[in-house]
Order: sequence, then structure tokens, then C-alpha cells
Amino acid sequence: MQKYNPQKIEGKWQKEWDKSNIYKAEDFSKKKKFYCLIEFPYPSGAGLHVGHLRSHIAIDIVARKKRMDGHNVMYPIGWDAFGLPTENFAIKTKTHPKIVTKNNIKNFTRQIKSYGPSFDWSREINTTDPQYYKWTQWIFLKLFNSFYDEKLDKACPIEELKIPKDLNDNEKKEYIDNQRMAYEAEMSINWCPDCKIGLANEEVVNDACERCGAPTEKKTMKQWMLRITKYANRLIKDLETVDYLDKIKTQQINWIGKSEGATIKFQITNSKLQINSKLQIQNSKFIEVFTTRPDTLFGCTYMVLSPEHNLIKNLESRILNLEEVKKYIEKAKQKSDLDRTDLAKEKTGVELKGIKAINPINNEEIPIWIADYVLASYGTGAIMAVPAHDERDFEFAKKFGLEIRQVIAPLFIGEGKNKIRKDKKNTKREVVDVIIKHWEKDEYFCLDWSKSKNDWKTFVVGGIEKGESAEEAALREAKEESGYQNMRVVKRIGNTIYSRFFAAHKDVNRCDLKRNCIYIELLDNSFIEPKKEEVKNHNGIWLEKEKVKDFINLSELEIHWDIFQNGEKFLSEDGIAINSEQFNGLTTAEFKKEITEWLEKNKLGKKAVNYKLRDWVFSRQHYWGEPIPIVKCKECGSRRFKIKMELNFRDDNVWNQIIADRKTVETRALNPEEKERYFGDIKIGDLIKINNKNTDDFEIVKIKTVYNFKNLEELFEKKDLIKNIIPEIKINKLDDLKKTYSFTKDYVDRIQKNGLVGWEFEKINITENISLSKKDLPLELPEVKNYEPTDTGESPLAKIDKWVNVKCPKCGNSAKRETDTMPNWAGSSWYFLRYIDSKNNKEFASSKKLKHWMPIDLYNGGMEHTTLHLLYSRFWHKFLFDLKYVNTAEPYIKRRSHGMILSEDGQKMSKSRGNVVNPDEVIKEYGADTIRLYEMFMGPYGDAIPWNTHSLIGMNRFLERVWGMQSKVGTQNLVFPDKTRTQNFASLLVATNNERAQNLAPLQDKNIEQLLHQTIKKVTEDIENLKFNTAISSLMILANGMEKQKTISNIQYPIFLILLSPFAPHITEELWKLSGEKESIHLQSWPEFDPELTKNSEIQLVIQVNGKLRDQIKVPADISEKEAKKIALESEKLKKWIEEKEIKKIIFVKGRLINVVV
RNA sequence: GCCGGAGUGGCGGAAUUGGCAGACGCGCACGACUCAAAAUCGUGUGGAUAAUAUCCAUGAGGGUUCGAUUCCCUCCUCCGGCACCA
Repeated sequence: MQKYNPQKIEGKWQKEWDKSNIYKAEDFSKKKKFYCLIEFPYPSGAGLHVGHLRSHIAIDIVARKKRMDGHNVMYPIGWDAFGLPTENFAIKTKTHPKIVTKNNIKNFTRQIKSYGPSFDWSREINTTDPQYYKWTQWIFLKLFNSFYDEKLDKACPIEELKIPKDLNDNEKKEYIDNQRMAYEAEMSINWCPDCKIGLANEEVVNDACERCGAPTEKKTMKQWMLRITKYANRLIKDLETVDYLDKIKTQQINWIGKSEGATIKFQITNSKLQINSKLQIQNSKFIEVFTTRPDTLFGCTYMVLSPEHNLIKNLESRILNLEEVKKYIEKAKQKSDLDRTDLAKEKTGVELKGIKAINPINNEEIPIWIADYVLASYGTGAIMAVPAHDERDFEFAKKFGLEIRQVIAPLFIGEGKNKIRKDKKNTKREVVDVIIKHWEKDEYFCLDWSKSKNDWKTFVVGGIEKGESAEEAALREAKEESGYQNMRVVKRIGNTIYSRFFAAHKDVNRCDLKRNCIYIELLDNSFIEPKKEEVKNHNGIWLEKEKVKDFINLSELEIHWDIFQNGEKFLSEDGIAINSEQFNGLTTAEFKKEITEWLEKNKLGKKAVNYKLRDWVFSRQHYWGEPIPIVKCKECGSRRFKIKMELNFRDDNVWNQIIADRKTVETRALNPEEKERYFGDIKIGDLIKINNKNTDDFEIVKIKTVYNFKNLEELFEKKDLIKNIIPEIKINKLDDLKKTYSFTKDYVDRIQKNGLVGWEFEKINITENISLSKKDLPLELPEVKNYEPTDTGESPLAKIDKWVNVKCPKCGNSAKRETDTMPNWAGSSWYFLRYIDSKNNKEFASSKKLKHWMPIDLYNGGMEHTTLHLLYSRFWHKFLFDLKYVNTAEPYIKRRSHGMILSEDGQKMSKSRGNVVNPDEVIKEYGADTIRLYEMFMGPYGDAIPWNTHSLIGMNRFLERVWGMQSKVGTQNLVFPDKTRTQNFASLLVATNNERAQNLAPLQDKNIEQLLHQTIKKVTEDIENLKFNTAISSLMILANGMEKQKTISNIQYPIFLILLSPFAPHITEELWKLSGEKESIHLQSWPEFDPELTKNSEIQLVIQVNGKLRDQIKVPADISEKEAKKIALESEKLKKWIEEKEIKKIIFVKGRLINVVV
């Protein structure tokens, strides 16, 4: 027998499997399909690391097992190859990213093949292949040309969008553009100054770029966005229909962050004005807020806008402290997100003086503040502040001395002995808890109720009688129950608390008991013995301050005590409404419902749902990504507008500009004729087309203000205007104006003679996004020499004039291509669909094949993709589902996640730490089967586990023992009556007892046979449940058992090999072939087990006394209770434990134990 | 702060409708083979005590139970996610 030499056998079989195509998935096979998937790798320059292998091998084991148990398995592989690391490497080495990608893929392919996974390579895909990204672009265009129909709750083609009739052409276009699933927006985006790229929220971790770790900045840029928020609800709801790890579901739900509540409108008014004044109502605007607690509206004592709130601009003229406000806004802008969201930091803010808001529920005037603890990006960017019931508002109100008004009383429900009893009478009562302080010491008077049926430990407690105030009742009760006579009320502690409990000493339920708390100080020790009936239930005791907290055992009183010691708290829990007029007494849930109805009825608000999820920023300013297949056409854009007039932009003496470079204000000195001709009826809001004769370019501007100055003096009066535009010009006297650079003498003369016309305008974005048609796809990346990103934030593609300048596909005039590319996540959002039909050049995949293979039965991937790839791909899939391109609402039936492999010192493996284990080296030294077994054996599949080379060697030892087992295999050739030799061995094991007796009996060792069946069961179930470590452990137990025999049955041995083959495909194939088989072991059937044989016939009956193990006796597994008792009580060892003791009970658990209780 | 998950020998871990705690592997110790070493094979291996006997032991404390690693309560630690989300 030769030595086990993995290097010799592994390469041989890998080539053989490749050649014979045994892992090819068959379209439309009659077998049941099984589509399993790993996240396709990003072919980086660093090569594969051992972490890749863990998931590849795990799913490979499942795939192999599924193939053997009769499934048509698809286990495909491909490359997610667009992205930054490749681009950065290309820039560094001056190699084209295409070449870099090609080389990396070559290396990855070699590495992957070296550990023998059963991928179907015939379906290999590559996201950077134009034949692939053609379809990525096609899906993008589908998004661009679709809108979300809220009524149908799905995406529909844009042609089906119903457009309001009263819109003009331009408004129609805008209306449509605002509905597209892919749309452009000016966005303050997260910008990585190192990568020079815009990032999605999901790619920013702690204010740093997820890729390179550089701190991110804010930058406002026009970005392509995908409307993933429209799917927020479905992305949560449909999680119910899939089998994902719970932590994946929770993480997605948290990320989407759904909250239900209401939006409420608050009227804005000038302060100190009567709210009913007509003038004021006309002037007023509204602040809309979102809240999850509309039931606390009575407690809203101020409002807060985020510093970015656009209402502030509109209100500027009414704000008295505008300077201060502007300063605060500027400061907030400069703060990084990390600064702004640092919870430890103190709250800041500025009141908007001069305006107030009206709380719609009680018409109260409340102040309006701006503060950066309110986020512009969530809800409406404004809040109603309820300091009594919200931590942040509470903190803010404390700092700025704003009113804190409690409107929810906490509700305590008795537990244990205090639990409400259904058979008892319900009573309502209002009580007072009295905290009484000693006249000298810092001690407090408490009651111990141990004399009564309840075990309360309280302060003095008593009912408030009719007509009595809480304070009066407190004094009376304090005197009656404590006996002390001279005291004074200091203050009321906190607010009313509700409780519901059973009061044993009175034998009634106390429902909706209102508790007030009064603090009283004794003045001296004058004392009258209390009446017996007052103190029959309890004893009074004095306690030091520190001991009170531990003494008191009712949570209601603990709250009072806590407030007494530490002051007011916010209460964010649900409870019972107080201080809320007609709503008093309602529970939080009831209140929410009623107030929402009230708001809707009065048109002051409505039910609303909000999500934390933001739309997906889809633009990247990079070369190595899919070009966005859009052409920006000014000509098409301009056709929407009614142009008032066209001007030719020439440089001559007539047309002078003060500030041509700034293009916000232009003034022109004209002769009266021209003035009349050009500006006779120009009004604010008119559109003017300004042609640049030299460049053939044009602009459209909208007039904001028209100025008509008679002479320079009039212009001088408006010097602030000029200052605003050109801050560096100092204009203190009229002469300064004349010295301004474009004011030639001739010009000045003309102004003095004819006056000066000027206007302020804003540029209008007139380009229209024209989508390419399907036949123009793929829009390929142009060849370039330089892929460096630009500092301006433009994509490197913008510099390639030849590529950028195109004829508009719609109007044929000159236009420009969109130069942003798509993010890395685009190609991976649908790749699993392309595997199904990877060569199709008519569709992304044929619907017939999609129907056959989808959905994916098992998808494995890293936890780090839960809120990125996994969410994005579910979104795209749902979109394609809405448009009927795929037939399932969810792409993945089952999602599992592998744990990380840590380095030997328990840290994350990383190049910089230099602790990366290279799989190439491990495979070279120990072989593929060893690393495969080790990575599966090291621990639970989902856990992070440190690498350990010693343990790895253990797996190698196991394989060597398996190799050695072949010399012990018996040589009898068995003849089976109706079966040929190629019949699979598994069927033998389920053969009838008769057959088994006839044919196998000579070789059977009963225990080994049982063990074999137990192992088949264990391995089968464990693979299904991804519990590979215990599966391997049970295979080791079986091997140990077989090895101990003199001869190994030549029936059992092949079954062992088959069980091991998914884990160690090479060695098992070699041993299989060595045993004389012709067909590959991987084409054999998976063995079945006989449930009867998995049961042990004999067991060690555990005999316990009082739950402690005292003896074990070997008995038949099906021993009866009677017999077991007899055997147990006869046990010698047991005697000493049970003699002289009374046997109270004997507990028998069939097949396990017997427990004698003494 | 909130939401998940987990704490078991020297190490990775096994066992949960509550029923022998430590499977399997690593490491270690001793023995066999060898001139010797490595490799291999065999035996042992949670702790305490002279012990094959007893006691203690699954992060800490308490509870339920004949019996708890498993269920309940309180607390501690670690890991992951979110983080002023109204």
C-alpha cells in the first residue's frame, strides 16, 4: 500500500472532474432542483484567504450531498470585478483595470480549483464583461423608466403614470422626473477625499470611508438616486416569508427603521399677537412634525427645527435675532457628523425670537428653537418637543429652562401576591404617599406591613377623602399613622402615578389607583400613640436615607423616592394620560388612536409612517464601474420652456457686464431703443435664452429681480447689492463705483445718459435625461490612459471628450453623456439571475429558465452584507418582480452566514497585521482535503473562530488513518440475488432482514452496524443543518470503531467513504477507485439509514438518588418501569444512599434513567 | 444608551421538548517501537483529597424542580449591529 500523498492524487482528480463535467447543472432536469449560492468573490490582488474557503466548502458539502440524494444541483461561481481596489491598483501600477482584473481572476480561479469545490464553471460570469453589464444597464433603464404606484403598491412603467391635467409641458416633465425610480437629486453626500468618491450611507462607518478609512466630508453634488425607500415596508414585511437567520432579519428591520405615528401641523405666528387676528392667520405658515407619540401633544412646550430646515429662510424677515441664528446655522454646518451626533456632548440651540408656534391641541403659544440635535434628514426635520417624556427634549429643556409638563402618568400593575384577582371586587381610589422626615436626623418614617396578608414595605399611605386636597390628606394620614403631631408640608413630589393591584389587607382590587406623593418634615417630637385600628396592619420604623431604597418594595414608591432624591425624570414609557383635558385617563394606545382621529378630523395632522432608510445614492465618480446609460440633452430640455427672448452673448461695447464671471446679476447699459426692444416687458419669472455664439452653447435663465437705475447715484444707493455679488469691491463713496474695473469712462457716461438696466437671475437646469435604447447597450467603457479621479468630483470619464460628446438619441442635436458610473453594488444586485442563463444575449435570462431555477434554496454570505448587498438585491428583485421579469417576490428562500476565521492570536486577519494564513501554503503542505475538513471541524459554522495549525494537523492524521483503513477491508465478493455489482451500497442497508441475514451476516458486527446507521443519520441531518463540526466528529467516531475491528466489512467501508466524500472529495475518490469502482464516488447515491438500527438495543440505565448519579447498570433499551425499579433498588451501590431513609417517589424516564427520591 | 448573540477543561468545542456535563479533535503526561529523535501506536487527562470513594464544578448570585449548562429573575463580562431616528 502506498502512503497517503494528497499532492499526488488531488490534482489528478480535479482535472478528471473538470474533464467529465460531473458538476454541471442541467436546465429542466426531471430531478428536483436545488440552487445553492455563495457570494461571488471580488478578485482582488491579495488572492483568496482562508475565510473565502469556509463558505465555499460549506456550501460545497451541501451541494455534493444534495446531488447524491437525487437533486439537480446548481452551484455556480463568478466574479464581482468592478470597484475601487482594482482601480486604485491600476492607477498605482499604470496597468489597465481590465488587465488587472484578468490577472486576478486567473489567480483566483487557480486557487479555487485547488481545493476542489464542485462549482459549475460553465456558468461563470464576470460583472465587468460588457455582455454582463449590458443587462445591469438595462435594469437601470427599467428603473429610470418606472415609477412607484402607491395604490397598487408596486413599480409600474412610467407610461402608466397618470399626470395631473392642469400642468404645462415643463411641469409635466418635472412631475414625471420626480416619480422615476432612478432619479437625479442635489444631495449632500458623504464624500471620501482619499478615494475621491461619493459614498452611500451604508458605505460610511463612523464618519469614515468603509473602504479606506479616511474621514468623510459632506459635499453637495448632483447624484443619481434609486428609490429603495418605496420598498421599505415590503422589505420588512416579506421577511416573514423567508428563512433567514434571526439576526439577519433583525438587522435589516432595524436598518430600515420603521416607526409609526402621526404628522402634526403647528401654525407659526408672530409673538404677542392674538391668534385670532385675521392678518396673522394670513401671514402664518406651518411647521410640520413627525412624532411617534401624538398622545403627548399636551406636553409639547416648545418646538425645534433642524438648522438646515428650509422654513428658516422663509421666516428670516420675522426673526428678530437673525444674526445669532445665522451664526448657529453656520457653526452647525461646519461640524462633522461625528461631532453632531456625539451623545456625550451638551445640547446646543438658539431660540427663533419674534416668532412662536401654536400647539393645535390647546392653542398655546410655544417658543420655536433651532438645534442640531434635530436631524434634517429624518421625518420632517422638525420636532414637537415633549421634555417630560423624551430624554433629549428633557435634557434640552433643563439646559435652557423650558417648561417640562408631565402628561403621562406611569401605570404599575401588581405582580405576585399583588396581582389583580378576578373574583374580587374592584375599587377606585385616590391616595397619597407621605414621605416624612425626622425632626433632627436624616431619617424617614416607613411602614412594614408584615402583620397583614401583604408583604408591603411602604411610606405612610392613605386615602384622599372627598373635598380634601392631597396635602391635607397627607397631613391627616401622617398624624394618624405615625402619631407625630407637629409637621409642615414641604412640597409635592413628582406627579400622579397610577397603579392596579390586589390589596390583601382589604381583600379588594384597587383599580386605577391614583397615587400622589407629599413630602412632610416633622417640626418636633410631640407624639400621641396612634389608635390601634390605624396600625393593626403595619409597624412604623425610622430608616436612614441610604436604607430607604432597599426597604421599599413597591415600584411606584421607588419612583417617588427616586424623584425625591434625584429630581424630575423624563418618563418615556406608556401609561395613563393626565393634564390632557378631555383625553385624561386614556391609556397610551387608546390616546394615540383618538388623538390621531381628532387631528385628521380637524385637518391638523394625520397618521404617518417614517423610515430611517434613505434612498440609495447610485452615482460614483469613477472609471471602473458600469457607465450610466443616460445622455444629457440641453436641446430636449430647453424645448419644455416658453422662452421670452433670446440674447446673443457677444463681447462688444454695447453689452457690458459688471460681473460676467459670476452670472448671477447682469446689468446692461443700453440706448433707449434697445432698452425698449429688449426689456420693455421683461417681468420677474420670465425665461431668457442666452446664446454663446462662440461655443454654440446656450443657457436658460429665470429672472428673479429687475432693476432700472436712472443714473449712477441710484446705483450707488444699491451698493449693498453690488457688495453681495463682489465682496472684494469696496464701495464707500460714489467715486469707488466709477473705479470698478469694468466701468470705463465711456460706460459711465452712457449710464448717466440712458440709465442702467439690470436683472438678477437664476440658471435653470435645462438638460433632459434621455435614456439609451436597448439596442445601444452595452454602453462600453471607453479606453483611456488615465483613470485618476478628479478633484472637482467629476468622473475621469468627463475628460474624454470623444466619448462624452454624442448626438442625442432623441433629437439628434449635440449632447453629453452622463459621466458618473454605477456603484460596486449594481452588478451584484442581480448576478444570481444571470447564472441561470449566463450566455443569453437576448434577455438577462429566459423566463422559462428563471422559473425553473428560482428562488435560490440556500444563499450563504457574510454578515457585513446584511444592510448592503442583501438589502439592495432584494430591492432589485422586487422591482423586477413588479415588472414581471422574475416570478418570485423574494430571491432567496434561506440565508445563512459563516463566521469569520480569526488569526491564531484571536485577532482579525489583515495584511497590515501580517497574520494572514495563505490557503495556498496550507494546501501545498497538507492537501486540500485536510484544509476542507479542518475549516469545517474548527467549530460551529456561524461562529468566529481562531485558526490553529495544530488542530489542522489533527485532520491530516484522521485522513491518514482513513487511508490506512483500506488494508483491513475484507475481500469477499458478495453475490446479490437480483442486483448487479454496480448497485449502490446504500440500498443494501435498507434491504429486508432476510436479505441481510442471507448476504451480510458473516461480516456483521452488530455494534458497528448500529454505529454506521447512527452515523448516516447524524451526517445526513447535520449537513442539512450546516452543523459540519459534529458531522465530522461522528465520522471520526465511526472510523475509530471500524478501525478497531480485525476486518472492515466491504459493505460498510464504501458507505463510510460516501459519507466522507462531500467533506474530503479527493481522498474518497481515490480510495473508491482503488477498491475497483469505475464510476466516480461523487455520482453515487447518498446512503439511507434504517431508523430501527439507529437505536441502541442496550443502554446504561442511570440510577440517581435525589438527582445525583449513584450507579449505572446495563439493561435492554426497552426496559419497563417495573423492571427498572426492581433492578435499581437491588443495586449494591444504592443501598448506602437509601437505607434508613424513606423513599418518597421514584421517577422513571424511559430509556434514560431512574431517580429515587428520599 | 438601545437591539441581537454568547460566556462550559490548558485550547477549539459537544450535550438543551430539563435527565450520565466535558463527545470529537488539539495540547499535555506516561508507555511501546528506536542507538536516538521525529513519525506512529497504546494508556491517561476538569479540580480537590491517600483513594476505584467522596465532595466541588458549565460567568456571579438567587428562584422553580425529584433533577438545571438547558427554564425564570437580578447582576457582571465579551462579541456583533444601531446610535440625538422624534
